[in-house]
Amino acid sequence: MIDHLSAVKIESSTRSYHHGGLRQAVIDEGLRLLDANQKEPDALSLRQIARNVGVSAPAVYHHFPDKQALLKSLADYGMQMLAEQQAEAAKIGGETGFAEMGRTYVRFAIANPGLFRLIFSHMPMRISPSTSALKGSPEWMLRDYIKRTLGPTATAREQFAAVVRVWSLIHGLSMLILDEQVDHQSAEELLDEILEVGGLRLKVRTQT
Amino acid sequence: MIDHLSAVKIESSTRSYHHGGLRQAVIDEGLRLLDANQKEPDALSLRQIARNVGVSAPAVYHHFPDKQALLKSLADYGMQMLAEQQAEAAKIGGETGFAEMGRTYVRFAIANPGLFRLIFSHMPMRISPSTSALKGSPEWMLRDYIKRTLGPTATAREQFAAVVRVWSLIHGLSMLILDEQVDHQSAEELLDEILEVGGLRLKVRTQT
DNA sequence: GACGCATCCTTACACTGATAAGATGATCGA
DNA sequence: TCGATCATCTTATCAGTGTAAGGATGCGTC
Repeated sequence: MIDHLSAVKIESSTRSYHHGGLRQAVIDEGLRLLDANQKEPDALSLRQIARNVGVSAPAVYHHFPDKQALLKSLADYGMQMLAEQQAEAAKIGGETGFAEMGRTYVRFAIANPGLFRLIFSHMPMRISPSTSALKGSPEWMLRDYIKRTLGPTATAREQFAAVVRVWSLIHGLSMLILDEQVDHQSAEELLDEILEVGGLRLKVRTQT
Repeated sequence: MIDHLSAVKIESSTRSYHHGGLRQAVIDEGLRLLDANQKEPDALSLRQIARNVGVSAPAVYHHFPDKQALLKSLADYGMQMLAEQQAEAAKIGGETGFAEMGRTYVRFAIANPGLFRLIFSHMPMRISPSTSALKGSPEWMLRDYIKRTLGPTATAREQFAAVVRVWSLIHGLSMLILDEQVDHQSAEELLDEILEVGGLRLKVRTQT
């Protein structure tokens, strides 16, 4: 309780006690660490984030019920970011735009490894032949393109199978690259050939 | 230091002080927990394993330099298990055997989620156009089949692209199912259609 | 029979996510 | 302008983690 000590304390705390935008600051720092780490998203430490933001760990709990909720928020942000890039690519339209969506997906994964992993480990979507996507979402754009390509005679099962096939291809390639199963550089160089853009196959077969 | 207490202690410890096959017991218990948990492999606790085996945590360190090494051993076991199943499927031979390898891969992932994740997060293989696989390994079998299918005129780059394309498809489907992006049941029902077995495509195009 | 060494134990440390209870300060009604 | 309210942040604490250091145990070998 010495004067100058408490004075210093008050001075430093007046600047930081009510942080203002803590929630956003935590999310920003989380994204930054996720980007810097390159590692498993679970390795991301809530306390580390709080420390870097200049706040005690329990303060975070006033903005997120628990760590999972924080990660979910980061995943939401990542999903939105991916969706925007996908929408941008889709604007090109037609087969070219469709191919560009595939490239964009894989490149997003390479550019944001931690975030990409987080998205798919924290956002179960459970698409099935009977579920329908939100209009304008990446999934909707994919389904829409495939519906048009397959023609009106295709059943829901056929459409579902085609969607999952295309998605599996680009998602699998992304994961294999991130997990270093496949040489990063070679795969990126041969991206179009792997996805069969310019060949026949990123699009589904037009008819049997 | 009461007599019967120390007696009990000695009695119980004489049975377990030198465990005998601790290393194997740890691996077995690790596999068991991995199977039971269904969760992220990193959630697996070294201390929990030690507890279940009836041994103190640091005892594990006499058999594995650190936790990562333990996980690596589990991954090795998993990889061997997957390879055996793949080899079994390949015995069928021809296009049918090739298709069966794809089904087997996906079904292995569904049956062993934790182990499957562990394999690909702890065993970088870095295949590229210039690397070559160990004869008899799943990768070798895949490359061999594709080489024969594409014919002698195909370049290493073309072969690599075809291998990665097929692998991406089955690996991506596996991951999407495990991460619950795609409805498990629907996907398994439509497995052949997604992989385009019986259609045209699990095999690569025969010619342009 | 004593020594040596692999194997295991206890203890301890620095981290993690999470809870509880108290301090702080902005905001709004009297 | 004062005082109460309430969101926000604090410190203290707990159970759990991976791992390091040093001591106990008991098997195999000279």
